[in-house]
Amino acid sequence: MTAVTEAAEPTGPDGRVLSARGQRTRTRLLEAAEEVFSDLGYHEASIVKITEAAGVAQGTFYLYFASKQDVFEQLVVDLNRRVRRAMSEGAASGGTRTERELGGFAAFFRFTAEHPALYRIIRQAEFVSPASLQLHYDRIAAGYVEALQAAMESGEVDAGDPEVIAWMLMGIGEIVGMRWILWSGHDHVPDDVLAEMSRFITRGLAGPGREHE
Amino acid sequence: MTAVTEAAEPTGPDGRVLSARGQRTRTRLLEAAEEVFSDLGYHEASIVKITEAAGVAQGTFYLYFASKQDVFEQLVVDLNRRVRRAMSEGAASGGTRTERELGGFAAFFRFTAEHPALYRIIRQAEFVSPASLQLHYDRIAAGYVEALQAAMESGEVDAGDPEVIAWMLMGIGEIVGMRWILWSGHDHVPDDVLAEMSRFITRGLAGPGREHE
Amino acid sequence: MTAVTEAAEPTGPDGRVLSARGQRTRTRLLEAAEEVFSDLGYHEASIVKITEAAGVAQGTFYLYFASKQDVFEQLVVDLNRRVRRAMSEGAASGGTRTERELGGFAAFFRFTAEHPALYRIIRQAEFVSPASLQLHYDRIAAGYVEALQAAMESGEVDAGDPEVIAWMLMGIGEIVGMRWILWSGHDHVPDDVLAEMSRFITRGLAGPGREHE
Amino acid sequence: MTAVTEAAEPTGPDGRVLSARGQRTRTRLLEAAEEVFSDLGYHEASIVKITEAAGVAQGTFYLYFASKQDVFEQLVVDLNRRVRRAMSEGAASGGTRTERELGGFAAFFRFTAEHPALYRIIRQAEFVSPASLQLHYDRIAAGYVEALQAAMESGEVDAGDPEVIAWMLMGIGEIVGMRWILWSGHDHVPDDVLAEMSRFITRGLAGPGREHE
DNA sequence: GATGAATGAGTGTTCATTCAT
DNA sequence: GATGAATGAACACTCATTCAT
Repeated sequence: MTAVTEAAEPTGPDGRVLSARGQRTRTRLLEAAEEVFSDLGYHEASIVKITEAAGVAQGTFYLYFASKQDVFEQLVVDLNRRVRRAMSEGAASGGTRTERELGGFAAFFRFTAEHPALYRIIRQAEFVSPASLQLHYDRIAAGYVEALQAAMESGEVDAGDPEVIAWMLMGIGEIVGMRWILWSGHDHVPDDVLAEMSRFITRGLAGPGREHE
Repeated sequence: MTAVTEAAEPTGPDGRVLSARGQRTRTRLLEAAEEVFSDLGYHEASIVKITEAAGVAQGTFYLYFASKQDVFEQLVVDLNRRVRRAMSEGAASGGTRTERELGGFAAFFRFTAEHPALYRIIRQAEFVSPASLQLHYDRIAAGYVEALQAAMESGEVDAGDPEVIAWMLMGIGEIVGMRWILWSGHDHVPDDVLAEMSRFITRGLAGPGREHE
Repeated sequence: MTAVTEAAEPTGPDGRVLSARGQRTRTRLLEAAEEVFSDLGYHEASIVKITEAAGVAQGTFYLYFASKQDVFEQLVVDLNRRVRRAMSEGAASGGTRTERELGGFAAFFRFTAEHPALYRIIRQAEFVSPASLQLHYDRIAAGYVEALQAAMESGEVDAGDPEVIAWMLMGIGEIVGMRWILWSGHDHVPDDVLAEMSRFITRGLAGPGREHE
Repeated sequence: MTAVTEAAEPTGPDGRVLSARGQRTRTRLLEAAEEVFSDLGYHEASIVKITEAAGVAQGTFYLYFASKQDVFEQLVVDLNRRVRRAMSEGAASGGTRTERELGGFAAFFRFTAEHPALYRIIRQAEFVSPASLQLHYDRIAAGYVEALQAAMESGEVDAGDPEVIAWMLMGIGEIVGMRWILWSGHDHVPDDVLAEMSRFITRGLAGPGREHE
């Protein structure tokens, strides 16, 4: 997982560093935004709804975010950081490659179940903030790439273009999370689906002891 | 690929069958909607922009569609039907399983390049019309399932849950199309990416002549 | 009751006399208009709804009426003629003044129950067609005035300004019809209410055998 | 005349109590609405016209009223409260029953001349807000009923159904106000009309020193 | 730091009316 | 005589954003 450095000191839209009280208000707003965006989508969400959910006045919003699009982007960055942390922690616990692989997916699915906002918000980003959309996928892909390169070097995985494989794995995770978590309303992907995924991916990546062209 | 038959006779929102002139106007509006939605997204698109693009008056729109959401849904159905037809035609030409598989993907990517609206519109459907969103994916998945079942019966593909595999293939197609067509602005996926995809999927599905657990 | 002569030959908006078929269509439209205006009020009513109720196409409407306001006015004239005929017939049957008086009111209430459109439409006329509104009341008042003058001459009713008395009687009829027919949904005014009305009016008009200032 | 107590604290549509500034704006809007509704009627009136007349922006309207219908209803309540206060004050000054009676009517006619909106708005209420319409009449009738009951107990007026009599008096007031104030454009009902009204009502109610059945 | 009243451009939708067929 | 597709002006209402307090 790459160590992308993100703004450590949260600031207001004018760049001023926030007081302790200010940080609390900002966090309340960001949490409210996650909830409202997740429930209603970007366009149905309104600043009033967000500020009401956060328990502050309308004007207060603009003390912390430059615009509606600005919260959206900060939220994407925030969710992206958290999902990547969850995935790398999930993967870290495993011993064999397969265990790590499954650990990462499982963590991703867990995060999806707990933060449906991730999906729901990202899908809107296409028109709201294309840059955020790409950044989000690029960063997750980078995590896969890094892991794949290590696995290829150690021979656990057959050589190949890690970039392409990374995106395919991400595509699989995305659609399975959508189909078996978001749509079904469950908080985890059924075991047999996970098993099928695992079998497909393991074969696809091949590795030691296998003969292939 | 299943031949799902949909409403042959296009009607107005009141259910009345359209005259020849009416059909022409409806088509102009639908094409304009595809363009405008694709360029601006659902929310930035407006009825005025659509009717201007179609060269008709605002009121005319409501002779053919009950609401903005209605065109959206009809458009999703329309694009869905066309992409499935393209995919099944692309697959039909192939001889071996691999050829058919690649043919289907290639057709999908070609359609994506020609109709970016498909992606851009579908991603908005989450909040605009969740039902349309599911319908779209379900129908495409159904096509994969059908093909997979046939391949499993003939032994070309190892037994497994065709539903899960179908969705994984769809996820791969989706994300590769997004990454290597929409974002790159190219009209086709580079050959080496296709090759990597093919290798990964072929192995993942396994089949005759392979030894596996 | 004065014999106000109204257009005998119904014509189209261009003044052309109607064929037999045309007359039938016009009548269907007028009846549809009465129903729709009565149910929805002038503004909620639309030409489409009227033509649908009449079973003709939209354009046909303008073959018989110059505008929406035009049907409205023709309808007021029509209802006014009918209610006055009903009232004078109701009054004609009575022998004594009181009987005739009650007969007229009873007929008015009956008409109200059968044609709620009368009330509902008239009340909208204030802004739609003030002239129609005045015409309606003036014509009904004229009927009362005529009857009162005759009764004054014969000594059945004390002398007084028949114009003022006519309007008061009309006001009583109006509000009682509204309160005890329209609002209650009954098809007749309860007997005790009628009795109280009768007592009040009889005294108010006074007449032979009474001493007054 | 009953002292019906209504909401003392004016609130916005969300129920929040208004600041001093807010109250001023609300009043400006309500006055503008009275004027515009009165001039143009409910349907021809538009929010733009009202806000322009009030000198505020369109959006401001919705800070104080939930909808066009909402202002309408609040205006009816407001006018109703004011006309009843005027009537009870007009009646309070009189000594004998007849004086009080005439005082009440005179006050009603004065209010009518000053606030034509009362009539013009109420007549539209039939379809805009039937509940407001009934409330308006019911409350005024209640005032008459109370006065009549007192007069009956003291023997000034013959026993009878006060409800029915109240509505008849209201009907008389309504139509006379319409005919001799609104339509004539005068600011008062001519004395001879008032005298005729008085004579008719006095007899109708009868009372001491009269012989009747 | 926080408030919330005010703004005004912008949207989806309706509907009386016209006119080529 | 009848049709119904097309028009386009008009309207109620929303909401991101500003700013005086």
